[in-house]
Amino acid sequence: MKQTIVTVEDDVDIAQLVSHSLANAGYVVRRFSTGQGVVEACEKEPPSLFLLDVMLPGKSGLRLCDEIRQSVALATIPVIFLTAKTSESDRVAGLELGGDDYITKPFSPRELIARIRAVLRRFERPLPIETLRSGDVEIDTGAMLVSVRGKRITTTATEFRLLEYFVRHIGRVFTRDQLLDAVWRDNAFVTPRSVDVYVRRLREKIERDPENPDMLRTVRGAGYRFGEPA
Amino acid sequence: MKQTIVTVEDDVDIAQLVSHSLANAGYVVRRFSTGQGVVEACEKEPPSLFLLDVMLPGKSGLRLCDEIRQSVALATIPVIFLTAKTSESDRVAGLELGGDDYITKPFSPRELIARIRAVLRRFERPLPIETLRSGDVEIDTGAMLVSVRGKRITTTATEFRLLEYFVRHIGRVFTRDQLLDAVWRDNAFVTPRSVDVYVRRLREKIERDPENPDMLRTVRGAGYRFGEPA
DNA sequence: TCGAATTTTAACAATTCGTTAACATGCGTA
DNA sequence: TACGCATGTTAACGAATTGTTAAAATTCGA
Repeated sequence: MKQTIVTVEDDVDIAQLVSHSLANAGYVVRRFSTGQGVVEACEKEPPSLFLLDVMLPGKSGLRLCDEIRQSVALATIPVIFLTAKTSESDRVAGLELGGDDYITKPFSPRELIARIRAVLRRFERPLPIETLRSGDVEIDTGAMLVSVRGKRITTTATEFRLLEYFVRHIGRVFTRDQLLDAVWRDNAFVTPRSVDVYVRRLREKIERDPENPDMLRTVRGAGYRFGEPA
Repeated sequence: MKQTIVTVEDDVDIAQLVSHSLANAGYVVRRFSTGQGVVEACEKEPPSLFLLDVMLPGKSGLRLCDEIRQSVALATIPVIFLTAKTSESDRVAGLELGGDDYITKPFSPRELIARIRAVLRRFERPLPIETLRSGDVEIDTGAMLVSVRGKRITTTATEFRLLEYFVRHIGRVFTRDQLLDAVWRDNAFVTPRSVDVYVRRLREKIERDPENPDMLRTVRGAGYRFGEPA
């Protein structure tokens, strides 16, 4: 569930302040003090946002941003620049290289967080709002409501996301790990067994006979499948 | 539906910066580098706002604004001037010719967006006066009046906007961030927790039993929802 | 039919999330 | 200037959710 933010900042004090603020706001922070190797290090696990100092020893933030935009894995990730300069030419250069916002020092932690939230929000893709139906189950993704055989049932947030995922992919078998990736927002520390538990909880809510599941089937040695095989 | 902004600016860097910022803020941008043919090109599809550089080769921004005001199709569309000059006489000249605001270079993307929003808000056609009803709640958007179960209640401005938003989107779940975006005018520095507080205040005014809300429901792990879907 | 592998299940612990009251700050107006 | 109302923040508290564990049950191949 937690989003990761990569900071590249050579000034230790500022880096400290920033990473502290971000951690406080619930973000996971990865710190770099130079632009060296940032792109390579991030390509495997892309962060949600880059926070780049414009003035960096060696490779400037602007050039780093350029590199990020060249990387297939990272090109769509938002970038915010941090800078002490306020001259117009810098602003222009920053945004032209693909920055999405610009924060000038000194800034307050509060402002920093607000700007980051605003940018992240802009980039977040809302799931389409629709009514999904499959057999006995009907899901309203906008209202977060589920009905089974015409009767409204209540689900927790995670149960809902899992069920929605299944209903959006009827007939496909998913391994526990795939489900963790898709449904759990930060799957880093969650055991695959937890999926079993959630499957069980869902069955109790949607199956006629939870002991003999009809819709949410076990595929032994592989994982789970919702609905008929494709 | 996105609003269109027409920019007329000869400096390529600035035009680039501006159009990037506007696009980021969700506006559609049409760029012109001179005043030639702007009016003609816009009459078929009037934009929501003009952003004019005062100093333009050939036809000055002031003259262009004048033309805009002569055009029946465009006369009521707001105009913001962009200029490097800061002298008072220019300001006066710009506003006298029908400009609605004035931004001096250098400016930050943020400031630009904020000013544009402010002007658009001022020009926004007054919302149609209507009576919205949902269950026990009746809202008169023209008079900013709310009745619950036939009884008039008083709300503060923010409470009203929040309630109106909920009533206009019955049955939808909104996250705190979405509500901040939609209801708080300048959400830059407001904590998502504030939404909780306003929800609580609204509940005290509209629910029979504020401790067991019936209309304005919590959706744990997601946000809030007003009313039930059909 | 035995046994290993896998899944199910219930109980438990940890953590997150929402509520709420009290407080701080701002803003307009008397 | 002082007052009152509107707005926003904070922190503690309790409750619901989430994830783990281990034992029991099931499945399937040999």
